[in-house]
Amino acid sequence: MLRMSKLTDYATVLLAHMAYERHISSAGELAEATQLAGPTVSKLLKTLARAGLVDSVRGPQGGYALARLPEQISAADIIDALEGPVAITECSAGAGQCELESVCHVGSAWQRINRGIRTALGEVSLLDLQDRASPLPGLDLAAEARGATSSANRA
Amino acid sequence: MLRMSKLTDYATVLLAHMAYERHISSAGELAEATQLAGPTVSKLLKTLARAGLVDSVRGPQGGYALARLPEQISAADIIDALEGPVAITECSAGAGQCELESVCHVGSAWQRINRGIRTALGEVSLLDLQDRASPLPGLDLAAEARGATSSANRA
DNA sequence: CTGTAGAGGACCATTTTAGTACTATTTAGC
DNA sequence: GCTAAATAGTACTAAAATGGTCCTCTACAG
Repeated sequence: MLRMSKLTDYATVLLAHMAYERHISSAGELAEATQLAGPTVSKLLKTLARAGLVDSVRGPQGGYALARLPEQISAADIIDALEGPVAITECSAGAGQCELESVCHVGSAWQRINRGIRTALGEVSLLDLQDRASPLPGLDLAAEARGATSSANRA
Repeated sequence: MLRMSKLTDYATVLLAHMAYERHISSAGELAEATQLAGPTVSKLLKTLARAGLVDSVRGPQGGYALARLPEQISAADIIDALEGPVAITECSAGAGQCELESVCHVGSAWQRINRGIRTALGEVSLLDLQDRASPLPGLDLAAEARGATSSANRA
């Protein structure tokens, strides 16, 4: 578990396809190409357009195309567009929203883990996702999560 | 989003408390101490016991205690116990479960990201979660996610 | 034996997610 | 202008996951 929603997954498939075919395509064409249900594709593209990840053109010959170069769209962008900011726990979305704060010994660890994951996802571009041959860049979760100091007291 | 369930969050609170109080406590006492609802605490502890993260003793004076030292219980263990294996996409749980594989250009990237996150969570122990002063160890998501080679083609 | 405490399910209510449908708006082409 | 192709926006429904509760059974200390 700890998973993102199916729609987010579909969105990556869509975007990866759009990165592959560089030209503008209608929602219908994209649905056809990706084998996803038409209405779902429409809905996703509208959301992605609102988030600024794709540009839309209305009217006949209209359709959608990536708003930026594939390498400038990150996995974090996609997740943000569809699910809002990454937050593995409710607390980790921000401070002070947790009524258990006084008794809870968990503290800020999740928040740091969260930031780390988020940073890692920010490092992965659509280009990395799209091209199955490309070796992922070094997801440097470490840097952000490390936060303060530390290195190893691990077993 | 991309979040773990509330129950998992509660479980960390519980376990962190158990790591703090080293002695055996009944479900009721733990509920009291953590301000979580009694039945929910019971359910969680049962699940955790089944997963082997806590030991249980029945009968009067019974209760629960950590089965291992706090530093030997990882965030990944906790998530695994409550939600099953981490898998941010359905595909990433394993290969061949995706009927879109032929048309999907996304390939294995998510799987590698997933492994990275999982490894990172495996590096964080209950001790790190419990002690709010402790600086997290370096979550080396990089190593696993990098997988093959690569280092930087990032902007 | 009796009471306390966990084990294991079954169950229900709520929320979230996925998917669909409908109406309005824009615009190319005739 | 008119028409048709396409997106924009929103509302709605169905299904699934989640969170939470309850009930019965078993183990064991006193």
